[in-house]
Amino acid sequence: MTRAIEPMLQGSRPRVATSAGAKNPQIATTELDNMFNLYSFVQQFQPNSTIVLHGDPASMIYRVESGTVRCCTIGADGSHQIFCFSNKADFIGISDIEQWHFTAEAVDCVTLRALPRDVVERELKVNVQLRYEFRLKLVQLLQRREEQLLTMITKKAPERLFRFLCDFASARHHAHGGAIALPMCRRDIADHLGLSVETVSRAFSELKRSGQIELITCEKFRIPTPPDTKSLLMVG
Amino acid sequence: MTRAIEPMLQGSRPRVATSAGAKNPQIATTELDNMFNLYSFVQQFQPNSTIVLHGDPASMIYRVESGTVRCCTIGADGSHQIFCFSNKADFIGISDIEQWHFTAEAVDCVTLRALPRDVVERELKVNVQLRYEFRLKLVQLLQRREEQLLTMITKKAPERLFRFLCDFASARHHAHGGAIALPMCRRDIADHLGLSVETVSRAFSELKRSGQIELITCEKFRIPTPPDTKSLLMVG
DNA sequence: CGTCGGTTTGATCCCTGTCAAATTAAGTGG
DNA sequence: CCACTTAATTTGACAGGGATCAAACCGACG
Repeated sequence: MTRAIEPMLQGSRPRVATSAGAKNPQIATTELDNMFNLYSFVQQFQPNSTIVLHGDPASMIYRVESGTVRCCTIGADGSHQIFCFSNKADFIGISDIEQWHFTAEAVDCVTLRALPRDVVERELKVNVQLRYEFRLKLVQLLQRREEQLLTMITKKAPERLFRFLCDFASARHHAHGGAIALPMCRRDIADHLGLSVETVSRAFSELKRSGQIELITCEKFRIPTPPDTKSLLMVG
Repeated sequence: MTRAIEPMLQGSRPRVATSAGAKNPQIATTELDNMFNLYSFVQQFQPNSTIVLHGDPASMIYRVESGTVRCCTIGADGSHQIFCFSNKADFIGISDIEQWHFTAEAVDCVTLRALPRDVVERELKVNVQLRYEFRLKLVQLLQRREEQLLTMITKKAPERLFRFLCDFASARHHAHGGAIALPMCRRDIADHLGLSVETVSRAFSELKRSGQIELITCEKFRIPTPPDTKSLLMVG
């Protein structure tokens, strides 16, 4: 199959559509997205199934179509450290060469599109735009980790959780005010934020108590639109 | 000056020496090192002087020749978060495009070699090997941050410090047993490990007490060779 | 309706941050 | 060379946040 799509790539190399940048203008994901749209195949994963395993040959690059994936390393004692949750439109495998440097597991029912890595690698050799996208994504990934490092050190549990919830909401393209369902359990959130389950739960309670979030059920929350100066003026 | 060295690059593109891999065999830094050896110029920095400033145009790539550099972000309140200390042979600027995404400051007297970025960028367009080196370094940088994230969360102060000291020792190419001088102050170490100065100091005392390190002076330490099975057998 | 896993809440302990003081180191000027 | 100043490091006391252990609560499911 790799062989089948390779010659097609040579000719096409679309430089036209810069469509994806609607809500994230500075990121042009066109080339890689185009390759996925044209040459990838669909794969389904059940909740908690393993998608890629740390150390295995990284023969594919994935794009999340639906569902949520947790990317983590698993310690010798079985403890998880979740670096990120990947949602719709996120790529998995940008940061790996030859081998997977982490494990990816399905949080809920996950649909992925898979693109053979050697196809991407071959295209990288001839496509300047794709190379730039790759590099940009890698750099952004690094900067994200550095931000995480910073919040881990400086912020307390409730704020860490609040930021995570806001990030997750915006990753799901939810405006403030809409109810959002969390696909992952408290344990996953704890492993992502570097906390214990109990502390995560307490942080939820704290955020609820202080009115920063509303908890409809244990896995559905809402971030109430903060009353800004304008709406306050309109009320008064 | 950029203009002056550009045509030279076109012709040369040395692919010969794979010399640098003596103690780090899997990393071939040949291409980038060659560019530095051939086309960079030397710059000196006094202790605590700013080398690059977060947000400024990243017009250079640097290689540390001597001294130690701290790479950090500085919060609005003036707090530093030091992501890494760069020592001899380390590069600065691999992870940046257009702008610096961090601030770099000289810890002690620092000698750098500077290479104009546009020269590197131009060479990247035509040099496959250099591209691979860049990508590999970026990926390794990312993996290092993820390791840091993990130790920050799971390890307590004394072990964090111990790992840092071991890493620093090996970065300085010191075998176990030799005395090593720390160029940076306690404040810097604290900002790197996400601790307070006092806790760092206590961690030093703790490591000294437990015999994991020897403190000759406050800035000179030694990691005693742990008695392995062999030497134990020889004694007994 | 009972079981089981996930979530919440409670009680306690330990690590680390903070404030404060003591000690050491490094200059500086006489 | 010594007295004095000043910064850096170390140590002490205390309080707060989070981990841990334990129990209660809740929801899904057979």
